Amino acid sequence: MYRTHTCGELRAANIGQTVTLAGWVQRVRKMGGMTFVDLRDRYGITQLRVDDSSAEAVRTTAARLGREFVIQATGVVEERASKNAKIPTGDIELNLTGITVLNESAVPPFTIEDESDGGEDLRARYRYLDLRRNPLKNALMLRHRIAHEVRNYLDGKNFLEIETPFLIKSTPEGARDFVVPSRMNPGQFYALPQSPQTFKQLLMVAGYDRYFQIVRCFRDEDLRADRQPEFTQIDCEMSFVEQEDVLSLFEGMMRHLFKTIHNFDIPNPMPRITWYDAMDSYGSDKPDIRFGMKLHELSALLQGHGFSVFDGAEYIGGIAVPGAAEYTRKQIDELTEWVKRPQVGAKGMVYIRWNADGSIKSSVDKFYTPEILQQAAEAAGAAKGDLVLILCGAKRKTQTQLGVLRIEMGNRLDLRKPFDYAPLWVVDFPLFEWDDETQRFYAMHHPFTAPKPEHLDWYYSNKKEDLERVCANAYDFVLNGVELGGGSIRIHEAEVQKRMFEILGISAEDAEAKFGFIINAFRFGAPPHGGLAFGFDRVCALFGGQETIRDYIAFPKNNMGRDVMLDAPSEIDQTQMDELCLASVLKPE
RNA sequence: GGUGCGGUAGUUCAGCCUGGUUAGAAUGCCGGCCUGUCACGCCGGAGGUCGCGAGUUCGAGCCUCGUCCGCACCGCCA
Repeated sequence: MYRTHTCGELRAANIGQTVTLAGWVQRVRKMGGMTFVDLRDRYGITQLRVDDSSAEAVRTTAARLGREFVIQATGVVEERASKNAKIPTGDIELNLTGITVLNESAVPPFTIEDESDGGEDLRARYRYLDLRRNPLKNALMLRHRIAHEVRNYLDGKNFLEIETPFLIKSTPEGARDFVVPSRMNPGQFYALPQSPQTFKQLLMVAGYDRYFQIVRCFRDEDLRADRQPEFTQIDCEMSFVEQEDVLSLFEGMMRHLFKTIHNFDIPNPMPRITWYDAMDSYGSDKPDIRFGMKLHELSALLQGHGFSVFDGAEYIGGIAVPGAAEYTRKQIDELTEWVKRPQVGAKGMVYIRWNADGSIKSSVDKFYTPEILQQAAEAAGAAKGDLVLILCGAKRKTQTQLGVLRIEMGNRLDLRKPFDYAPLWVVDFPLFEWDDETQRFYAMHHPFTAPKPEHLDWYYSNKKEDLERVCANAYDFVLNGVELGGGSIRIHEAEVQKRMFEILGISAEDAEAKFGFIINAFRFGAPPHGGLAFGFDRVCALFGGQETIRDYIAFPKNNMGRDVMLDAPSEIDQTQMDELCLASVLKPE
């Protein structure tokens, strides 16, 4: 037996017992005649003591210990002469009677401590060492607890966890697929799933009316701090449900998670906002509603006064920044430059400063009377002492820019606290998005999303403006400005599905080739159904108060999609290439 | 595909703007001292292709260009 206890469990109650621990040497403190060793495992740290009264063999072994050696230590639990209140085991220590080095360790390239001295790249290359550190250990423990609670909740609601295949068929819409060559079918390729979307719908056809899966998904797109090429979703689907059923059940799941993980009560019922209202009020389809500073349209007030930039604009909107009237001209100029960067893309910015003494100063004083400017400031939701920032241009584009500016001001004013949670549903999404460049419609959610029944006339219309206003029973779960999940009521009738492919410009032959299996399945009694999927990594990160998901994944990829520990991807042998009937066209230099 | 920031002891960084003797600090590592430490303390020591390549210059860690790598963001992510 390697150990009788873990390094995190011994307490004063164990004093007098002879125990054996095993773990890693965190640190050795040699005091001359006395040596302390901090022994670490997953559960905590226990102090070991060796002194002049210890056996000769114990003293010589203790003297040669280095960081991260793996040892087994036997001794008597004793009360410490000086206790350490900082750790749970701080009242006791082990007076060693035996010590065995199970394995030595090379000097680690960075310190295995909460505040490591290692840079990101280095820690990534030695991920297994980084994972020994508390911050990552706690992140993975949190991930486990959340997954466990998800399963608890859904199991209690009669959901079945069913696995779906990873080697599937490439689909035309959506993100770029990862592709896997088939040896037995030369020249042909599997694709890795971007989500189990079609499979979960087929499970509904098969009668498994409540399905879920915590499942890996793959997208061959560029990475971000919150985006990995392989990521995990909580994927769910239900039959015989309307939007309301799905929303309330998964609102319940999030409520359960907040309660069990953080003992936090989210609003009941959770706020809902339509996509149109979200765009008009927050300039985003994933609004952060922890703070105000809403967008207000000022077109009616500010047009027709001779300021040509405003008069020619489709939309003028402003946000009121609380207490910012004291901003200096230099600060406002800096903000103006900030919104003009390509990442935001505004042409310029107008401000109205409503000073605490009631006076008004703006960058467009020569076009407007102070009365009009004050009306505009009031319309933007400002009070005395506030600063109104105004952008103009095409409606949705300008709202998006104001939305980005709003988030930036929220950050600057420190209004976005990580452990303050404001979840909401965004509902009633448009079904389609027109793309000017390719001159065609794209599915805003995905091509299996059903149009709202009351919009079916528009759905079957051939006019662009009709199709543009078709809404879907689609919904996003948004938390603190992050889209954590989304879903929809699906199409369950072959005719409606065919029309969808037609609108998306997918020919009948193409639809048959790519999606024939699902169109065919719908001929055999598909129930009405709908569902959603949550980004599990993001859920974990948000519960952990972080924006980057990398720490919540045991072995993540770097910015370039590489695993720097494995050094993958890599070239493969010519024999492997031959077996797969692949030839390299690009000569790697 | 694009933009920004970064790359200097094992590690994290300073030095670069304003080029000039032997490139510093902290930490880690090695050795010595130390019986109540827990970020122990004290003394000593070793440790550098300044990412790589070209250019400018009498002279480049420092200036210029290219390139590779890392991070963040834009595009992209139904």
